[in-house]
Amino acid sequence: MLKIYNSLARDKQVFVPINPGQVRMYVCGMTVYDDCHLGHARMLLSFDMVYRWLKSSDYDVTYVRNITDVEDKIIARAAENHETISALTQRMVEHLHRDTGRLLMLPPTHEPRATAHVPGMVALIEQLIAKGLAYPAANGDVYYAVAKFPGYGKLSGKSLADLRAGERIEVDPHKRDPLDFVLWKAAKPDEPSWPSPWGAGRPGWHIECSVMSEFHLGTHFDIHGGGHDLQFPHHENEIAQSEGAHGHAFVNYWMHNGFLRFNDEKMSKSLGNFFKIDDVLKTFDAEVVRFFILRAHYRSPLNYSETTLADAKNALDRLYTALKGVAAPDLVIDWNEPGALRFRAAMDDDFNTPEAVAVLFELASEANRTHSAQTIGLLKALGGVLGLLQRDPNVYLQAAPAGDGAGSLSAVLIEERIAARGAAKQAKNFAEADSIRAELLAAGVVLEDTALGTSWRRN
RNA sequence: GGCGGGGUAGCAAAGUGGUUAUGCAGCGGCCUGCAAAGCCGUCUACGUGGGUUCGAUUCCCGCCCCCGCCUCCA
Repeated sequence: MLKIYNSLARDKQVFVPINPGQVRMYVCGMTVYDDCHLGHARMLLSFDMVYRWLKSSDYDVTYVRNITDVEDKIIARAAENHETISALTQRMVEHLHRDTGRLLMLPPTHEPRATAHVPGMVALIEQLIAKGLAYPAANGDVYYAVAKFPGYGKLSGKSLADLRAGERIEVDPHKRDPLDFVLWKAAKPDEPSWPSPWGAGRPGWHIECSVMSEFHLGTHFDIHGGGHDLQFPHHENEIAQSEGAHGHAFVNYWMHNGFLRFNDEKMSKSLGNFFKIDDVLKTFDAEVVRFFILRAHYRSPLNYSETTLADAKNALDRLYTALKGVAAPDLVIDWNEPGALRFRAAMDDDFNTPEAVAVLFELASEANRTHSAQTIGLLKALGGVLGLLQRDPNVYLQAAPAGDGAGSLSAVLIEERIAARGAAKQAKNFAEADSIRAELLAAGVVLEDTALGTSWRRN
């Protein structure tokens, strides 16, 4: 029985899908004006993990993750780069797919782009105006009248009074209430625009998610996810738009992942303390990065550093080393088997991946003790549920260092040196054998003498 | 100021009213020509002051510290 921490209820709740056996899930994806950083990776990986677990739990899952391809920052960046908006967004979408692919994420069922749904947004705004929840202003903008929507603040636990007290922005004179947010922005020169009943313009940010989720999932669906920073105002505004327009519940379970931090601060563009996925992958194996993120709980803060990532690498090495002993049979997981049972209980408890990973380590210990093909098969299969441990162990352990691998010894050369060392050992010339081993170690290659001969891995 | 999330052993990170989390690192042993890997054993814990309780890291209250949202942000 799956329990999910629902931000709306501020509590773990038993997950009951609207339609039995079926889950409809929407996640706020990327605004494509720059490469993804590790904080984005955490969000993307968290919901990839959720998607995988729901599928493993035999749900028929429709997973929608949008792409925001029209927005202030995109316009500004394109101008800065002296390129067209579509050239910029197309390139960034390619980078997004490159990065998610490397991090072993499954593609979402649908990946709608905002620019393809503008007419739907115009239609939704018209509905909101008709219901008296939105109003066009003299400047050509259209605003949402926050005070007209009774439930405003229910997701983020804020009241209108609190929000007004915390007011930090200068009031736009076109807004009736300072808290009103923009649904439609009047066109400015040299900016992309679409026709609308209020004149040429472009959509505000929040409206796209209400429209794209409805397009693919309907007006009432199961799970909506995103980074914690989207809880307010973005998700609050989505609720106001969708529930305001349709008059019924929008989303049953709201999920928010915790931040990735660097030096105990949120990693973000505005703070400038971010590491791009592409750059991190020049130093660390992508599966190590995936494992690093999955071994923390998705809602907890997670600190990134060279040390914590290196730690994750050593830990993943142990798992793959356990897999190396015996060929893992491909097996169908028997969820009544004790290890699988514990794994499932952990995942069903609000996706407790640290606990699930602990089960993996216990299986690894058991496999090291017993060399049971069954245990090794289970370890690999459960790892697969998290998108881990699917490579051939030797391919993982002997992989050239992440990045271009420049300066690393080739496998052929390593094998030659191992043969030379073997000959020296035969001749009881241990000084020579040890010197070859030391030479390889200095090049990042560790030798392991086993009953079956000498094997090697990179450290 | 309002709202929310945290402070767990050297580091990372789960969890629990009483019984080993887990990983990395350390120490001792086994194995090994010596190592590595593995196995066995082992040392460091629950921010702080009270309260409830037979018993609290785990529940309640106060305090300290950190982080986030309240403005674009995953």
